[in-house]
Amino acid sequence: MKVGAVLIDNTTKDFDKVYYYEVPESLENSLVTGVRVNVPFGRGNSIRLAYFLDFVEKETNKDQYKLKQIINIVDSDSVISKNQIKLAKEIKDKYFCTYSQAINMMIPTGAKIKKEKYVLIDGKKIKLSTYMKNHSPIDYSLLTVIEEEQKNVNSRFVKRVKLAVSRENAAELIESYEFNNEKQIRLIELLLDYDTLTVSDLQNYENISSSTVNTLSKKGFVTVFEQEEQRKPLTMTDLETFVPDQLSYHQEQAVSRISDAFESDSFNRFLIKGITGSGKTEIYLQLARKVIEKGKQVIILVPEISLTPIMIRRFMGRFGNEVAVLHSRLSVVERYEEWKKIKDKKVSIALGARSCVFAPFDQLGLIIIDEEHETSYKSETTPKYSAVDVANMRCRIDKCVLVLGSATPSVTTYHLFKKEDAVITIDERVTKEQLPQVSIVDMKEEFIKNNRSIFSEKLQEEIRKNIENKEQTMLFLNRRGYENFYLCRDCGEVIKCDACDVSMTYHKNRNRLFCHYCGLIKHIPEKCPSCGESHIASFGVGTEKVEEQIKEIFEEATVLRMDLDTTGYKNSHVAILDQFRNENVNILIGTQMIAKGHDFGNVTLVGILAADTLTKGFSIFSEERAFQLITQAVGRSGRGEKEGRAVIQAYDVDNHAITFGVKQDYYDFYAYEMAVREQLLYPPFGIIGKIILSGSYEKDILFWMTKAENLLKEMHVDVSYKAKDPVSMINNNYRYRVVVKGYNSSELLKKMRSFYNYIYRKLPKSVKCSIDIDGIDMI
DNA sequence: AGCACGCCGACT
DNA sequence: GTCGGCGTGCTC
Repeated sequence: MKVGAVLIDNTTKDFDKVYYYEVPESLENSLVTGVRVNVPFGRGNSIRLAYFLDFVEKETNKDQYKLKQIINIVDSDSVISKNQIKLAKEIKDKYFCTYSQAINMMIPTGAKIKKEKYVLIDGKKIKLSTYMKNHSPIDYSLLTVIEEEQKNVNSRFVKRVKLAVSRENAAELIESYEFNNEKQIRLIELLLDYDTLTVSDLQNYENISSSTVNTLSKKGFVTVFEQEEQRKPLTMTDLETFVPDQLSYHQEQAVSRISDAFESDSFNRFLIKGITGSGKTEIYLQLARKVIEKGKQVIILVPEISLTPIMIRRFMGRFGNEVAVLHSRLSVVERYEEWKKIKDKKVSIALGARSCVFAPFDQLGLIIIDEEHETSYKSETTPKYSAVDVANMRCRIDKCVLVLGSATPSVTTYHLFKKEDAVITIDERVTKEQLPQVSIVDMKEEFIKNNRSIFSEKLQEEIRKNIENKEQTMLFLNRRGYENFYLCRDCGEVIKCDACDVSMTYHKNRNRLFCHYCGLIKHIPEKCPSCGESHIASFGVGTEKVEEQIKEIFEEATVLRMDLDTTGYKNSHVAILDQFRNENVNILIGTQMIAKGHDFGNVTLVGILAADTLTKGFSIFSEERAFQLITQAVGRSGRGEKEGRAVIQAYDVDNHAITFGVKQDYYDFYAYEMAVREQLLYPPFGIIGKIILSGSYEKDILFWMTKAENLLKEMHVDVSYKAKDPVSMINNNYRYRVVVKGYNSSELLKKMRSFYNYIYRKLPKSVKCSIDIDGIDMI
């Protein structure tokens, strides 16, 4: 019998390697790389799903094992290609995950249909698992295994929750009832706001598990029901023209240089460093067209789809039903359908966020990553991959072209591409627009002038001008809520979350304190929990307070606010933005999410409040991000006919991210940042790795921190930093980090792998270890 | 994750 | 002697 190599699905690290099985002759002809099979595994011969890799020569298995046999084949066609398996291997090696975790990124949940396996004995169906328990050595070749879908995973039904009591009762309930579970209160509050929510949204966005929902359902306060998922077809009504724009000279140059690289059918990469308004999108569109004409396919990544409607509109407008769109709000079924369209070559373009980099095209010609510097390309969950990095791996494997685009490329990327002479610079806007006039206000001086308001005199004056001229203003503050500190004036105690090491934020519209990490909600204490005095006051500024004060100062103005609290689940980003645009609302206040990629012709003033909150982050990349955000936010101003202005308010006005941001000077910022990083051996001069130990017993973690540190030192790894995480507790889990660095990325990775392999086996259940390779590194 | 093996104490 | 507690190690 022939022998085949497989990877077991859903394994822990221990079995994350190639296993060999005999292939019964009956299956031989239908086995191809990438189909899933069932195999008996372990002492109990439990049936496990596995990915078939390839046939191997028998000699490779002359060893002691007597091989077991593959039971049956699950798929009629392969679910992953050879190149995808190669990619999975690279991801596993770099991001410290298992094969199956990497492979599962490439297959949508909809394709992972749970099936129950039966054997036919005398025409009767017996569950395979039961049969195997009673007949220990089994000759699988004599069995007929059939599969039946267990549940209707393919159904379009989703679980939703709604209130089971009247709104008045619910409101009373959270005020008066001896409710002490904050999650339950939060759920009721959310339902008061949104009427109905899906159970999975609650889990994903609010950390409210289905058990909370069930508890409230048992108590009779909420009802869980199933509802058919509504299709949300993209309306083709306001799509842009199908006609390609006339290219500017610089655009033309970019397109022709990159498309030359298509001819070689080999790995090539480019960075388009183009300021906002330089027409990068049109370049992408024309490149995509050329690739499709060659019979190949294109992937386009955008930071977040709900925030980049322009890109979808233009691609759908130009290519229509050639495009599959993958975004985070798709249901399981919709995601599966899009995946299937790509797999079956019904489309040639896949447009989507981070995970779209795994779109299963097998003749890939081009991957485009717009706004390549965006942090949303980095995954927060295992595998903690960077989509930019994965795209790079993939283009190398698939021998195709990678195009990154950004007005403010990450310092590492810019350095890397410059070294390769692969940067295409476009520093002119396509239209006649001028870059906005930017001024900076030192808030220390405002304080001396006895201006205690959030807004400087300058900003107030400019806003007033805009209201008079019927032009629009965007105010940007990187902090939601009303006030972000609740503090006792007698003893200085700050009210913190019970489960996390962060101060709680006061939300005025709910009159509660919120933890922005775990979602815990508290009532406002009347007395200080520490000293018992009642002189508690709140400090700090959030978007909610900005909105309130703006309404006070400019009574006549129309104001909208856009942040996590106002967008929530209703996909209301688009609604708020449309309202801002169409009704010519005077002022839009918001967090990060208003700074990105929107194009409002009538916005002529952008105000950045508290720019200091951007620069004082936890990361070595804080300043880089601050610069990018300031540049981006400022770029929202003056996109139309009229000239734009921007006002930046800060205390630390000498910070280089702010001073270069004001000048809109990428190159000076880059030079400065590079000098700093060279000193500190930060990327691109070195590679940084972050090891996080977390768990609920602090002592255990401290013990293992020391062990880890010693081990790393024995391995001659440069431990640059060892401390509590900036947020040292989240959800009652203590978090400590060890930061390591090295000159040579492959060497450091190798050491980190053996460190992980060693410590993984020894760690007690109470301590979790996660490794994060930070900084995009594509060497 | 399971499951079996094996070494030790408690109990008929 | 025998039953079963769980610590350890293996899974093609």
